[in-house]
Amino acid sequence: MQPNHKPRRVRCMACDGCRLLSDCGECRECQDKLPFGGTGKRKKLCRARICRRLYRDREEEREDTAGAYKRPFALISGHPPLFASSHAIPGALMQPGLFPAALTPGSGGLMPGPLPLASLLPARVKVELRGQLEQQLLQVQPLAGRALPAPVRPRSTTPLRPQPTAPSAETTPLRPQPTAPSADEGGTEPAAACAAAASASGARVDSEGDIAGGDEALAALVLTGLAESEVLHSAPPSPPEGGPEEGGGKGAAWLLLPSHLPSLPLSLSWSPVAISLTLAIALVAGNVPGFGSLGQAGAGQLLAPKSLGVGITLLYASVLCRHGRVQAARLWVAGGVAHELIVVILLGAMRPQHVLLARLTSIRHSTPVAACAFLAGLLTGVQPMAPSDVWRTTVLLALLRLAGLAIWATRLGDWPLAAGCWDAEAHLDAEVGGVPPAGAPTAVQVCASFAAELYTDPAFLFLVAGFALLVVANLARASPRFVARATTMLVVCGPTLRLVQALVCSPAELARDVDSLAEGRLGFLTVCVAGGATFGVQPLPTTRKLLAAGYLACAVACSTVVFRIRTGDDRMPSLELLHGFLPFLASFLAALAVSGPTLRQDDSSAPLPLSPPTPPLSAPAACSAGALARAPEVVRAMLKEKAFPLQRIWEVLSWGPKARRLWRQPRAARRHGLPRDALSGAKWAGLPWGAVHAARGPRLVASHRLFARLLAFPVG
DNA sequence: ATCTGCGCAATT
DNA sequence: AATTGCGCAGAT
Repeated sequence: MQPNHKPRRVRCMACDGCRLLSDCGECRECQDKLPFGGTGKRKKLCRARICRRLYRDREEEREDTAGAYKRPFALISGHPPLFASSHAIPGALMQPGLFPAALTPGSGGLMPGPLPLASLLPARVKVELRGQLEQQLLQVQPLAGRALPAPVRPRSTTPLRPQPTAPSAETTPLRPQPTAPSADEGGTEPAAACAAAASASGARVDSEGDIAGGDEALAALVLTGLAESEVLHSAPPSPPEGGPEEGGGKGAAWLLLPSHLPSLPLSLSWSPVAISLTLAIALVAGNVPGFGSLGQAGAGQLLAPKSLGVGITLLYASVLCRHGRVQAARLWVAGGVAHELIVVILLGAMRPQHVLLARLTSIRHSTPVAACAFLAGLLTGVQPMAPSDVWRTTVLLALLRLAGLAIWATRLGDWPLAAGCWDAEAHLDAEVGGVPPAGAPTAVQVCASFAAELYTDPAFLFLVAGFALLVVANLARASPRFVARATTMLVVCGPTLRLVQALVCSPAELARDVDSLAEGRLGFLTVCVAGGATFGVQPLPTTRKLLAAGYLACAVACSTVVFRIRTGDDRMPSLELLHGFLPFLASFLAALAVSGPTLRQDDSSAPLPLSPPTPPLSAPAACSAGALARAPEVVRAMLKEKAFPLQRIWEVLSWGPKARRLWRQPRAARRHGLPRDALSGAKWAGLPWGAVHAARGPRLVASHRLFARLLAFPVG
């Protein structure tokens, strides 16, 4: 043997394992050590303290030498399965957590054959068993090409086809264990399930023409194509019977998308921009080798993990493209209703049970997802809608969700599962400010962990509080400018806080953060896209928005690099960029490009069922003439030309004369006095809101002036 | 000088 | 394929 065959590598000293100070004393290596009464023959490091980075590097080396493709998406969602085949979780590392009877090693022996849906086990046990089962199921499915630690015993009689024998899921669901992250691998599947769900749903929408229309249908179509090519290749024999345009089996996404781009109607001319932008981002970033572990080969799997994100981005972008700010709000709601109809009800009726289970688990087992759903609900509240619309929508969504819930529960034969629909309840809760529905244990768990997340994560807390403030402001008919500036402040301060957090928190905390982020990346992505779209349509000077976005880019890049360095976890850059910043940027640019001319809130073209929102009572000018005068002619010109606005954006960025004029216009509008037409909403006269806000008006104006002065924004 | 534990060979 | 044993580099 050559002593210097290879340089001996050193530990990273930054990962969870390296940061652990003491041996666990329980693993096999520890038991062999002399201090623990062993013989000292093994001479191995405590399993809990194995360096993550060393381990990961070794994995990749092996894969490289074997000539196999890189593991598609598992690495981004979880560490290598260090302890996948044993239960050697050091007791010292077992966090007490919020799930007292979580998946302890002992419960592995209970692993049943078929799903004990109708068994007499207590609900909690059932839920746990199901969680284990699903995790294993999810582990086996996507990575079928790779050797996985858990052996697979195929089972043909049950709906669950792959049936591993050795339980390898030992983490508590909501709190990823630093040492035993193998369960994170399941995280990639929710994406698949969701994508499949969306695929089925998209097809449905398209065929039924339910929320018919160009862009939505297109987005659904794209979703369909993307999802077809993906993910549940081991998918059960009941396919979603693809949309009208079934590209033809695997890799359909590739064929579907380009072939549809040229045939788009002219009115959708902005959609290709959004589509190509988003796709390019996802594809390029996803395939750059140095971009973390996202690099993958094979067209079949190329888009799978990102299909949902792409679809969401497309949906928002296209919605915002065709319609302006107000219409976007209504369409947002319509999208929520459609989501309930399709994903919950149709999906619940169509998809095989194990897919339902997977989806359910993905919701229930990840705090961040629930939290982000909460944020999405808040975002809905931010939309400029009339209070009655908010309430009506809330009731409608609740009824729909109840129906879907009944379907799911019937098909799964288990009512406790209904608690998995907690995300929507959080959504509704955020909208109406009601109390969480009682009686659902998992809901309570999710709620508790959500609160814990709030407690431990200042940036998250800040964002939630900010969005809550925005909801209140919107429902209180505050000036759109107030909302806009508050949104800007969120956009600016959120990343800053996160950067500070990345600098001051301990690496262990950061690692936990990365884990939870990876687990809830879909929700994270949703919120980022929604936030980008919301911010993009705010009635602010384009320069301000671009500056804020630029600052966000810098802050995100910095914090990402800091995360990467301090945790030694190379998932971080790709996570943050692919699921955070780039979707934000895509939807932000799309919204920015089209939002200008529609600021006047023209009610003449209101084909949607929801009633038009009231103009803000407290600051009339901001809504009508001010906004009209402020409507950026730059953007208007862009729309007229139907060209990609890069040039215009550059012009604005470089402080051209147009931008400067645009900057001054609000002040000019104020000099010329405020028009009174904004209060003409006689249809709102009968509402208590009218009196309330008429009385509250001056104070709101004063407060938002103060706010604007603080932010050095032009005051209208 | 002593201890730890990486990397690889040997063994099961 | 997984486990065990151990030389020796590097840390203390």
